[in-house]
Amino acid sequence: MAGTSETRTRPGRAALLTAARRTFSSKGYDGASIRDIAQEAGLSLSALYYYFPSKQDALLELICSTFDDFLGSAHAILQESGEDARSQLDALIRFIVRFRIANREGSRVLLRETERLDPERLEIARARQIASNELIKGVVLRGVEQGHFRTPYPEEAVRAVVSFCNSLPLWYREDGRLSPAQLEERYTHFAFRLLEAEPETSCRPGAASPGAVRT
Amino acid sequence: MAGTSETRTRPGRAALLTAARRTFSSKGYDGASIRDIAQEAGLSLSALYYYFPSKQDALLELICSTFDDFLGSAHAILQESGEDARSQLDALIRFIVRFRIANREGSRVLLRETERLDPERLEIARARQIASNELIKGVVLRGVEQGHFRTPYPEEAVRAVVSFCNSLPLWYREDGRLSPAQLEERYTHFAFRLLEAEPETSCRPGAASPGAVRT
Amino acid sequence: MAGTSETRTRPGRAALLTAARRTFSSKGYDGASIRDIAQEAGLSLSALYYYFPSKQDALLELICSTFDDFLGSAHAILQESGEDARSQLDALIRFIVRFRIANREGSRVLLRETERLDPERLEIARARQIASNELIKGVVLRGVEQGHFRTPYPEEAVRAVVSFCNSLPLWYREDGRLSPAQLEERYTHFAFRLLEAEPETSCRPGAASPGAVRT
Amino acid sequence: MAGTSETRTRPGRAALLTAARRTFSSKGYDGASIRDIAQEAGLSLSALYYYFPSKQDALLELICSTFDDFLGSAHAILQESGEDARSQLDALIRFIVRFRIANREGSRVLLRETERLDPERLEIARARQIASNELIKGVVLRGVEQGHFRTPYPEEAVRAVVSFCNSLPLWYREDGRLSPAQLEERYTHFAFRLLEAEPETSCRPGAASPGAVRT
DNA sequence: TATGAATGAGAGTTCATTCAT
DNA sequence: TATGAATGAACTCTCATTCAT
Repeated sequence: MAGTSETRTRPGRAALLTAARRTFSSKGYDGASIRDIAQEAGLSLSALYYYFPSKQDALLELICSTFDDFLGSAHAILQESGEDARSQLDALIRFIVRFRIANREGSRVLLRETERLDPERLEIARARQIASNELIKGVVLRGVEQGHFRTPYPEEAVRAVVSFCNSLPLWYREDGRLSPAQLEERYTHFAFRLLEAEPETSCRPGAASPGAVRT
Repeated sequence: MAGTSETRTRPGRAALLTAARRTFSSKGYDGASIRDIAQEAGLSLSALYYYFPSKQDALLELICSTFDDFLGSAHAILQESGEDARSQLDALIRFIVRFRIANREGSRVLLRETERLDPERLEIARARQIASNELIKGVVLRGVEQGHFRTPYPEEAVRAVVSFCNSLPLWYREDGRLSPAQLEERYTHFAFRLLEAEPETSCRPGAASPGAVRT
Repeated sequence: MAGTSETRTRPGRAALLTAARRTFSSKGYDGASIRDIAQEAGLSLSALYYYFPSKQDALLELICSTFDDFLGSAHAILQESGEDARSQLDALIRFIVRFRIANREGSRVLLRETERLDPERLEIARARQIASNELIKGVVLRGVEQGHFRTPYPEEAVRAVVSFCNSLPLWYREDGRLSPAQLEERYTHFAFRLLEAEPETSCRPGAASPGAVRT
Repeated sequence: MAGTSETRTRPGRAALLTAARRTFSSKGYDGASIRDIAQEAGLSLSALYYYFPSKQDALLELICSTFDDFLGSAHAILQESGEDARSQLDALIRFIVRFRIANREGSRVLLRETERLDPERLEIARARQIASNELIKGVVLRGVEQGHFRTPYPEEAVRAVVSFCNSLPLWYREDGRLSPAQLEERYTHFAFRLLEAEPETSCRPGAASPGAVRT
């Protein structure tokens, strides 16, 4: 949703964001120069300053828009997946896996370069980071309350689950051994095991939802 | 014991390595300037170039020595922990947790800045990275063969376990809620759950070994 | 006329080249810093890097453009000076003297700093150096074949003649005892003596052509 | 003479001078670093400062000792070669050719790097440079007075002769086409032609003096 | 007679950024 | 909607030099 009209009306801006995403992702924020980005976008050096006040602002925009895409879709998915924390977790993990794979570069930037924001901008991004974490934490804690997840360490378990999901953009390759759908399968499996979901109903009944990533 | 004699005989070099570790860890390789490092070490800018041919070489030394410390201790620990893959995994996870906590900054550099090495140096570090990954993979796969770990996805499970262990240096704080010993406990617990260790003997019988980190 | 449009359209670049010429000429390539050059040009340090990829490239440009000016004019002059090797040599020596005096700084750079070019760039400059040497060698050898120059050592004689012509930029001063026209006279005289031009017609009939240097 | 006892008693100093000569000759004074020289000499960086107060002083020593070798031998040769300016010139040119070939590197440094000396030291070297120039100028002017050299431009002719002799170290190679003895022959020939020595006795009667260079 | 350790100054180069057009 | 020209600050790295040993 985000950026649609913008993409149509301001192709330069979109090209720069895409270029910044790719460049920050591969070289890191500090290792990527404005020149690198402009060249990747096929624009001039000064073009970036027409669309963004500064390099920091480009990074902030990138991070926030990625967070917003993530949060928007995640909320929608949770609302569609019923009351049971197990089905919610199932849907959520599957979405995270899809998102981290489809938005690999954006996720890398978000996960590794957020701390390069200056304090003022960091605060803005941090709010979304927290919202994002609370989302999954909420689901798990509800599942624990409901008695569906029996792990004795819910807080740390959440962190562990999030950790292995977030490691996806660091190693995933399109030409790899496993398809996104297979990875969805495995990562939900791992999450349920780690949270010690109750055996009989632990595995979500339905099949994998290999649908396109919601963005 | 690595670096003992060096620390005594070449204090400048050791100070620089410590400063580089701290600075690379907090600012990233590209965000850390030689001046930052020298200042942190209390030496002049040029001192770094007396001991290291280049910034890249300082990074490589840092990464390799951290890998070597890790690998050296990990091998020793595996040899001391019997034949059973379960006790080996228990010892290994506990060691990794201790190591990632005790060598938080070195681990951050190793985990996040290795890819900043130029191709030639990257190859040198990559060899250790592979050795390190094979170590834990070996234990898990043996456990699967022995029938102790029943996960249907051993390869990906290893990655997941490694991922959540490696996330420790990203958030751990000395003034945090949990002690290293408690974290050892939780992370081994998670690992065994995720690998679906057989129930009756799954949890290692003995208590946590809160001993100092072996390095 | 080289550089006219460039001079008009890119005054910064022209100012930098002039400054580089003067600075390399007086301090040598290695003794001249980028800061020296920029200051001489009245521009900032970084301006040089807007117009030239590197200090080496500025040197290369300087050397090649001087060579090209020299070769362009020299060819034109040879074509205007008839078939007789004696009149050709006369015109050529007179031109060289004028050129070395008028382009004193460029010539100093070309003659003394070419060997500071890195191998790759050296090759580019060397091609022009060879062309330049072949030009005068051709005239002399033709004169020897025609029987006009009777030196028993034509090859070395060429080198000697070129040597004393090229020494001009090392000592010539505008406030010196001799005018460029007088120097033309003497150096052609020397060249004809050294090559042992046949007596009766040895001295070129016409008067010295004190015209401006062709460039 | 020079350096004999010194060479025996202070091998480090001699090694450094040789290394400095070679390095300054190939890279130029400003292009040669103290490290380059020390490495070439197989000594440590600081060794140079044990023997020489500074890089400038090493250059001065090199230039002066080369000048002194040259002047000492040249004076001796002039005294042995009779009263006739022609035989004196013959002997002198032959010596210069031999010296420039045998002391190729020292000559290159002397001829091209003297101007890198700071004002104070430049004065010291300049005195020898002038003495050196006066030497050959004296011979030529005497020859002109005696009526043996009939060039109408004695002053400039001297410069021309010196120029082509001094160009020797710039191109001479041991594996070249011509032997030192042959070059002696040609360069004296050129000098006599250029100075317009009287025909009948112009060529020095005796054979070439193939003796080793006097140093 | 030499060297290892260290440094301040300065090298070439790149940086993010500005501004007139 | 963009860009070419330019810059000050900072970068990595090398320099000549010093000094305790």
